[in-house]
Amino acid sequence: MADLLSVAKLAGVSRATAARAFSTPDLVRDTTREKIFHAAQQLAFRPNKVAQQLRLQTTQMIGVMVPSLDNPVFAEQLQAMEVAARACGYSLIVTTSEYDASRENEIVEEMLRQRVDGLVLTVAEADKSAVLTQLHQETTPCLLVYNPPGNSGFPSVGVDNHAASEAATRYLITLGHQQIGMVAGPLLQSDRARQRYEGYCLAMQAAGLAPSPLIEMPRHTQADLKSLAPHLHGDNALSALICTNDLLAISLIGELQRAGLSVPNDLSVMGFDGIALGKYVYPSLCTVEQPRADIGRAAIHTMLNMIQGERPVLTPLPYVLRKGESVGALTTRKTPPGISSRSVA
Amino acid sequence: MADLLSVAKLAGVSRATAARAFSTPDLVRDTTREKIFHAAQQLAFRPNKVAQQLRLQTTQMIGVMVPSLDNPVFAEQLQAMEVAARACGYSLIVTTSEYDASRENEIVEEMLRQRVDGLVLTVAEADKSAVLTQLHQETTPCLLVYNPPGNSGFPSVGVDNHAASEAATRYLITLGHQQIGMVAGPLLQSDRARQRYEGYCLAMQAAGLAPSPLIEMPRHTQADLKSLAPHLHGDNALSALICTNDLLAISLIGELQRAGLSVPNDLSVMGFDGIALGKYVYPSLCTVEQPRADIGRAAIHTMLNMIQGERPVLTPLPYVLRKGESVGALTTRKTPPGISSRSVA
DNA sequence: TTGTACGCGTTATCAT
DNA sequence: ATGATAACGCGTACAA
Repeated sequence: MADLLSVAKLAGVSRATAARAFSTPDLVRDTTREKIFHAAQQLAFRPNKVAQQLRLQTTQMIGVMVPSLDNPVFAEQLQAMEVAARACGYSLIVTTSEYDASRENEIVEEMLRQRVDGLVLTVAEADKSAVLTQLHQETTPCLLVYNPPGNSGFPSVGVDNHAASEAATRYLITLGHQQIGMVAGPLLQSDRARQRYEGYCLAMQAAGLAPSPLIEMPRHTQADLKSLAPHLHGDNALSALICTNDLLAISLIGELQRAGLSVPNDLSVMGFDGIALGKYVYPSLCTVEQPRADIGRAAIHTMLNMIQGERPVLTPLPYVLRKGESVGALTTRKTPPGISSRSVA
Repeated sequence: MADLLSVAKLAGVSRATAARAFSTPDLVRDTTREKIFHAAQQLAFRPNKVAQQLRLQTTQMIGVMVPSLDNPVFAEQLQAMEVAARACGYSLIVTTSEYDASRENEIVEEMLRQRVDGLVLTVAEADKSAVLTQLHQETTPCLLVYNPPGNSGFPSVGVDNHAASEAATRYLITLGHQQIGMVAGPLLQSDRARQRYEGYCLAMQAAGLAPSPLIEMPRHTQADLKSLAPHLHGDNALSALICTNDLLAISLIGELQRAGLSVPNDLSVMGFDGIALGKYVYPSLCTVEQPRADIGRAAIHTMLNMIQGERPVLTPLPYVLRKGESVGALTTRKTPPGISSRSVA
């Protein structure tokens, strides 16, 4: 591919003049600039960003790491980040960690070698992340997304999971529910999920209710009725559930309906995240909506500020309690049909 | 950040030797190599990829452009691409075009300046894409994803939309449906959507049935009952629908249920794409599943071959007709309740 | 206004 | 086995 030197030669000027025609056009006479542009066009010249990056010691690239793109939460956030970054002249290097610590390490190392101007990461657990502690040695600015700003020492953009979860729980209590459970993926995998459980417990206790132990699903984004069935009958049968993410909630609602139960008549189900699709399913998903696009944009703009050397000042973004058909007021009801241990076996 | 020269000095060797210690370790004596590694560690040396890229004239980066990440089809494909690329030592620069032609241009130009080793694109319409015709002038290999391999002149990985749509239609016909309609976003926006409509028409005609005109929704991924209501009663009331994508289908099913209709009893609804969530909603989505992960992986591996200079040989990937609860056999029924033009107004 | 010359951090060729 | 040196393509301080 043609380089500046060949353009300069064709235009009959020195390489420096050709370079100036592009970087500082007003420093070169109109006529010669035209000559240069013309030559560039003829040779299909295209500035080499790699050389620019080396010379200017900045890549205008931001390294992004999310756990997975199979979860629309991250995909929707990334979508907003990409648009925002591009609007500011930045490109995104996108990687997925799959919640794997060793992968997280490799990815960050790779990005640092690539000399990205900044890192925007979502890690499994910010407080006990080897990557993050190691990153403190580096000068490359780093920003977390979704991870609660605990003692990781890095700024973070996201909502207050604690408060959001409390609000969700209180909402269900307001509707008369007393037997409320929380459903999560395996092992309370992420720090967000843990905070959400804590918020739930606090809200329950504040209302004089007993929090139930966490109900763990075998998979992070797919519900399984078997794990749930024991909690749906008997004296302490739950009348409402909060799921730690929307995919879990939607698939749970599907499973319940498939088992002949009605949501919300037999059981109210609430989600967490606010993915777009939740508005369109039936029953529509009642959920705590995180402003995913706002989060993505805020992450980019904050990161750009950090790159400029500013110290970020971050206040949690506002969550929205999105009402939906999957949650209803508590109604007295008999033991629901079709949910005996036999029918779900 | 420390560079090779400072490492060399600290280790008491020349820059060349230091470089060799990393690139060709066996060409340097064990003891000196140790010295060099030690020095590198002390200085927290980290190879500069930008310099390598300039020197080696290869970035090990692939430029990826998808229409949007808000649609799980692309997100799920990208997820697979990222994993596959990373496994081969490549990074991904990810961009979203939002189906905007001018954005497509800017993005591709930007990526070429970045000297990506290859481009993997999904454009709105491969046949009439300004970007693609211009790309023929370039030497950077380019591969399409999802776009049918028409006369764009570029290889493409994806399923045979035509055949897949025919198969879907035939499936409905097999179940006894005769009044089958197809629902799409506005303007038959993408070449895929058009092919799917053509496939539907062909299958209908082959069965001696009359294809219905396309039913257009105001938005690409969100259904609207008003546009549909006219087709649901009267002599030619439809008994089955095929949507051009899964999001449309899922939201349509939601709307129908909300209007008091039963899917599939009153109306069978079929999707297209096979996003993961479709399996978990109720009724589960009957759809034509594109192997999104396979497509993503195949795209990367094909691209790597193209970068090696090989000419790609591409056969369409197999689609799978995923059965689901949203489609049932035709049953005689009266005009469904609650769908009069009044009730949806 | 334009040209000369250096450096960004590597790899690779040629000597030694 | 190691060292000196020339690229890779560009931006810019300095000189003219």
